[in-house]
Amino acid sequence: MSLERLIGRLQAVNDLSPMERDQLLGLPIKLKQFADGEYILREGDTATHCGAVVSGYVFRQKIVGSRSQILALYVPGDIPDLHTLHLPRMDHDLCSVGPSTVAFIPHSDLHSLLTSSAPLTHVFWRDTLTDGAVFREWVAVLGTLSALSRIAHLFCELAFRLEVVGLLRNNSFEFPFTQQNMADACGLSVVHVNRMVQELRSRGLIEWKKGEVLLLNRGELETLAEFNADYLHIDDDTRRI
Amino acid sequence: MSLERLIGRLQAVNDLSPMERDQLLGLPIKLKQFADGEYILREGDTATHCGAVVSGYVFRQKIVGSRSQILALYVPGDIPDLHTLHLPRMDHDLCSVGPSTVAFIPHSDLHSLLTSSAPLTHVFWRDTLTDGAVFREWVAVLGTLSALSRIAHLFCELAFRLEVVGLLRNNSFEFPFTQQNMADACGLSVVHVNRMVQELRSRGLIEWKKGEVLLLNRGELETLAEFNADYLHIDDDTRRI
DNA sequence: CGAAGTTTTGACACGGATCAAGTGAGGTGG
DNA sequence: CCACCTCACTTGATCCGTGTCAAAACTTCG
Repeated sequence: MSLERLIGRLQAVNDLSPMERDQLLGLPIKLKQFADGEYILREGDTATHCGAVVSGYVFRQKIVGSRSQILALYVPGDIPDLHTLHLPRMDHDLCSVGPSTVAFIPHSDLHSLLTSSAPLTHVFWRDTLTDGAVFREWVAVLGTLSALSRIAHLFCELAFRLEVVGLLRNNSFEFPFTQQNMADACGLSVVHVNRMVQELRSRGLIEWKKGEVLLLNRGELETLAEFNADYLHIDDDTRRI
Repeated sequence: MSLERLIGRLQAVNDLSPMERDQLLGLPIKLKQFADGEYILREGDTATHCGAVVSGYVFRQKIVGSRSQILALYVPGDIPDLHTLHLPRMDHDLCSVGPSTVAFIPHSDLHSLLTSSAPLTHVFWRDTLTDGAVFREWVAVLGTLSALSRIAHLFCELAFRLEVVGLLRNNSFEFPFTQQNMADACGLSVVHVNRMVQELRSRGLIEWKKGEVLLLNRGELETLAEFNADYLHIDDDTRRI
């Protein structure tokens, strides 16, 4: 099923009832494939659907002056545009990295589901809140960390989030991003990203070839990145409101 | 009334019914004063109330290694810890700048109000979403802008948000922050903030003395800051779900 | 096989950090 | 009411992390 990663991830922190799971599975979805670099939504668009990532990676991007800044990365199970349910006008772009599949759900169906289910409303609200927590963490990363630590942090966060949805195998994961993408995410130049990635390699912390990253020493990498997964709110007590 | 700024701000984008306004005004609140630098919540705390800022300024702060990063600023009418309704464990600090007054509402009362009112649920959900949009903007600011532009951006955003709640008079507003605070917000050193503030002064863009800032040329300041208020989602069509 | 994009390397420039010291203003106590 | 203390602001000198520019090596794909 297309939404199984989404449901698994929501269930990891939310204690969904079988009925709620069925309600989610009953949502009408339209699957769509995107090619590398293809836009899912652009700044200024008014969204009428929300899209759950089924496979591949997706990122949010904002153009500031002549530069582009990647605001956040999304993995299967995420709904990168869930916020459009209440703020339909996009203030940034949503873009695919590598090929991806997205399951679109009309706002109207989501609205009626949420109107009928207060618990699911809280589940989705909570989901947008952890999304916000990730942005806060990224503000802290860009405001305080060195280039090397920023890049390490990106790897740590991605590994952690992929692990939650079962896409991390032996600390290794698919990574279709270019060094230019990483530069845009970390607020650095490509040249410097390249040197820092080499530094991580030579310290024996990562391997990265052909779109696949392997974290060789996650503990040390997390120390270097000042990474603490609390902000992802995965281990908070599973709650039922 | 303590919540009037909050209600005014919510109303500016949400079209509250008289009943909903009364429901908000009926919430039990406990006013509390905070002194300069006093903590409202600390990282690790589990919140049991949400606090609406009644007067003064408040900021979120995260300690990363030996540095402190200010994540966001809040003005009267904001509820900086609204997210604790669903993520009660704080992953950062909440702190007063200058003296402030906060109106605390127990989570339990908010939960029962929201359970009984789907429209108000959406109003508050939406509010946390624009909060998230501000973090995204700040990611873009830190990732792409020069020191001078970052500082300009901070002034622009603050002026805009204060205007919404009627606290901007002739482009002038109270500003109890130190240059160290600005350095923590912009990811810069105090020394450099000082030089950049002087640069803004000498360009005739701002005046700043005794806790009061005056924007002399908002248009030019916004150009310099690449500031575009769309991300604050104030002018989106007023909506009723 | 050629073309285009990505990664890598080197040389150099610059924005902003750091260190250190001095100035000024508000607050307190004698 | 003045002397002092503290904290914020200011200034100058120097250093370093990262950006910029340019070109080469490698990869991928048509």
